[in-house]
Amino acid sequence: MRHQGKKKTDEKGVRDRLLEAATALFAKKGYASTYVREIVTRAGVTKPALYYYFKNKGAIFCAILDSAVHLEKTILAEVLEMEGPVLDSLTYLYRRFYQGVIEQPDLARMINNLISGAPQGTPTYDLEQFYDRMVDAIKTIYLEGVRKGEVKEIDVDDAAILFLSLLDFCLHMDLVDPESSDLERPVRLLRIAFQGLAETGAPDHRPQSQLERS
Amino acid sequence: MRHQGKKKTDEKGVRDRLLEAATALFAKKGYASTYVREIVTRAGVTKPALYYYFKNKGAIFCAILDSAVHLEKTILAEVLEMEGPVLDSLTYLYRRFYQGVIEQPDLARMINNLISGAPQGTPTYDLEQFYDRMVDAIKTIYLEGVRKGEVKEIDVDDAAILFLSLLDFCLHMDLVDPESSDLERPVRLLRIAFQGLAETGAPDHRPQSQLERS
DNA sequence: GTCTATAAACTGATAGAC
DNA sequence: GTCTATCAGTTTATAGAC
Repeated sequence: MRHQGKKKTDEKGVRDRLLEAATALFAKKGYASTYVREIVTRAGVTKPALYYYFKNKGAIFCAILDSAVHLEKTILAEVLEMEGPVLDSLTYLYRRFYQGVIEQPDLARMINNLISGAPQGTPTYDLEQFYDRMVDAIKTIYLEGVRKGEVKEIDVDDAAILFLSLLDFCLHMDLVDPESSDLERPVRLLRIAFQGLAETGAPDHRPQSQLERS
Repeated sequence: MRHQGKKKTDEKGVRDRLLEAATALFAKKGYASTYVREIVTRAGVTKPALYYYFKNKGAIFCAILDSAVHLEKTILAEVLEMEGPVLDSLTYLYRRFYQGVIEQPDLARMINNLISGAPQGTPTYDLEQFYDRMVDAIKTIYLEGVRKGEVKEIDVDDAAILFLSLLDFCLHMDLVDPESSDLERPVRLLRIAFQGLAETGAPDHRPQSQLERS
């Protein structure tokens, strides 16, 4: 039973307005603190309209997440098609996600809050898949780089977590404080991680102080 | 009006039991989805007992965060007193926070959820101070390392964000999945960031291909 | 200090008219 | 398809007995 796209006198569609309103409110206040009344008010409709398009509050929540899953899959497929150096692929991955955040900030904020925050009475939804897909994609990219001799052959899980932590934290910073947004920050950090922070290229100063150089 | 420590027949103190119960529930379900009834049930008391010790639900929330602020300040002061290489200080910082997470997992989870997640009807509380204090401490440590010629003189904000993102992400992973906890992961990632990922010690392959070496 | 009982307000969801 | 009106279930918080 699909109800959209078949009507005559619809400017934008009540269903889409409901999804937009719910996304913005879930992103801003969280699931539990967003009341159905607020959603319908923001969408400019009344309560039964929501229950006409969605079974309940949880269904609209899941519908939003489904669209996010679709978006992530699209971006990752796009990135994995790329050929070229690891640094280029990862840079493109960063930029592409930043673009998604700019285009749909509320959706990005909502996902970010859900992955990082506490489950607050939300319907059960496999959120870990967002993380898993990202890790898998990054691992694939990194392993290709190892094969081509571009990057060190370290534990690929460590490498993936390193990259993902940079992207995740930068995205989070942007969502918390969009004013001081810095789209190039993740790319800079990525380059720093590639080149290393230590002043010398020599083995690091081990905390355990095994005096290998004495 | 302090009510604790003056009574005779108290094993552990009702107030402390309430704080413990509230912390665990806020951490697990978030603020909005944790009901006063659940808190008092878990603490083994009744509702008016909570309202005797705390003005309202928000007051117990703030009391918990105040204790977290105190804990963070203690840890950071301890770390900043250290002398020695940057890598050692940062490693100690990581280990010290991990120790805090192990000793008070519920508190750690609650803070993490609050900083990362959506505000869900919580009382207004300056959460950014947690982040700011960490960044300041890391910047201090890094600048000292620059002065001593241990680390590269990159933008100190970038450096701080890099370190903080690693710690934050690892802590988050541990909180999400304590089973596969890996206490040495942040230390490994830290060392990787110091040494760099690129296979050669030479300048990286810039995507912009500014051929500086030609 | 801690309880029982209850007030007062708000929530998600629905019935039925149009 | 969209509205008005309303229900049943919960919530925070308090009054008053012990």
